[in-house]
Amino acid sequence: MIKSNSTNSNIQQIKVAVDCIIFGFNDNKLELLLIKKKENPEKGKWSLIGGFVGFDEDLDEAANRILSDLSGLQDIYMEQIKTFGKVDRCSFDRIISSTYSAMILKSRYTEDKISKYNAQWFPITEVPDLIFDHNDMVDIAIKRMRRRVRNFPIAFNLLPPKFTLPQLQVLYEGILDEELDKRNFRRKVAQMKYLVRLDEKDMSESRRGAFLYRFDETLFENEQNFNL
Amino acid sequence: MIKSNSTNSNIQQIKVAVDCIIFGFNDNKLELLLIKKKENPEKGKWSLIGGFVGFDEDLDEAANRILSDLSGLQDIYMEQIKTFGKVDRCSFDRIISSTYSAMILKSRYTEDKISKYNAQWFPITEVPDLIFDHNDMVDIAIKRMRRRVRNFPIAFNLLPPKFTLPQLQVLYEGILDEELDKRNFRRKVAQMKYLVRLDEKDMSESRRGAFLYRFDETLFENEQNFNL
DNA sequence: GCAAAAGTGTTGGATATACACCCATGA
DNA sequence: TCATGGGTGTATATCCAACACTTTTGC
Repeated sequence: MIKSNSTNSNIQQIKVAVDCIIFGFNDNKLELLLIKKKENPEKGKWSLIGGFVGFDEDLDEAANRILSDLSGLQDIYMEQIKTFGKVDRCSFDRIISSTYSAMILKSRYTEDKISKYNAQWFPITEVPDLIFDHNDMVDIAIKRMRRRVRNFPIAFNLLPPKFTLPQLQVLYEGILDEELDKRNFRRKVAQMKYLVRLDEKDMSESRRGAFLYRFDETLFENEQNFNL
Repeated sequence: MIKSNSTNSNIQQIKVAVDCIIFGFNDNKLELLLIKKKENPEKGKWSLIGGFVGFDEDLDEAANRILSDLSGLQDIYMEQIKTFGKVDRCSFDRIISSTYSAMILKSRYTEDKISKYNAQWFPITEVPDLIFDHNDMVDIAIKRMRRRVRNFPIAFNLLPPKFTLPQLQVLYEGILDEELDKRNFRRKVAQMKYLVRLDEKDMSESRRGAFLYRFDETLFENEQNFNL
């Protein structure tokens, strides 16, 4: 609802920002992309990847632009997590920030972007002290991402179009940081009819070879059951 | 992350608002509190209860202030739902809006506030066309609230401190808009050790009387299992 | 004694978990 | 032939849904 804004003579305006929590999957573990601030305020501290929302830019667009600018990645499944709006969350200015989260494959991240922005990956078990309330943001995003990755097929972006079940399982074990029983895992996968087995094997990981699967978008429309 | 804002000479600023989605329980059904806009823009249309966030006000505080201003209710369990930030969500200004949702007992809502603000309750099955993207906000909030009410004890605010199981069941049936099996319902309740039966009956609804229960906060800390 | 609401158990199906061996292949 | 990773089935416990009758009491 919009109040009459004729009396809107506030000189001090709240600024609107976005912070991106980018998880990178690497070496069977999750890492978090951070940048080191080159300038004041908070020079030298680590920070999430963020920026202000443009006046002519959707909030979602802003998140995608920032992700894209810093990683070169596009069409990544990205999701709004929560908006942080405490007055004192940032000591020198009034900024509310909406957090967005994405998971990417670290190996797809172009190295030149990293150096350009002074960015660095950290294992999520070793996140340093971050500016403002960014540590809170990360904690919430991790919990939420782990919950969602069990109930929605959001991790398939991290695999090639054709993937094997061992690949899929390793991915999930890495994301969730827990071991999964192979047979139970495969039984669940078998119930998802939109994961279709091809008549083709990946021979690169074993002598026997593992069947390749693909995620069928159309079949998924019909029956969206997913839980791992 | 905060970019250097030395070049921050934007004259056009994004405004930050909050919209409250207030569900009222009445006559065993959920209703939604809306207000009719007395002024342009969108004069005469129905709208959620909302307003701008003060410069010196936490986002959460703003939501509570607005709820409190319009309902007199305080200490209501309120939860951030999502932030809406499309450029064109409001045709005449650039406003992002965080939605917050609460459930209250309609009977506790003071009538004078309603008339003062031109507010009115609508059954959630008969929500009229609202301004901007407010219908989307409502749809998302209803889904989320129903999901959460099953997994967290957020509905106990709607009951007196001492309540009977028939009361609790009627409440849940109303919120979820589905009938629940009495025996299954009571078995689940029995597992929640923090719902403690008192040696006291409510005789107002039946000749036999129904045992009163209370929600024990301390016991809930230990064992938070909840699902109905 | 009867109307009206409160209260109570059991069964069958589905789902989740735990667990160990054979298979196919290239070297 | 053997080392390596891929693949398979069963038994148990747990959870969930469906279902109908007895109890208490004021009138």
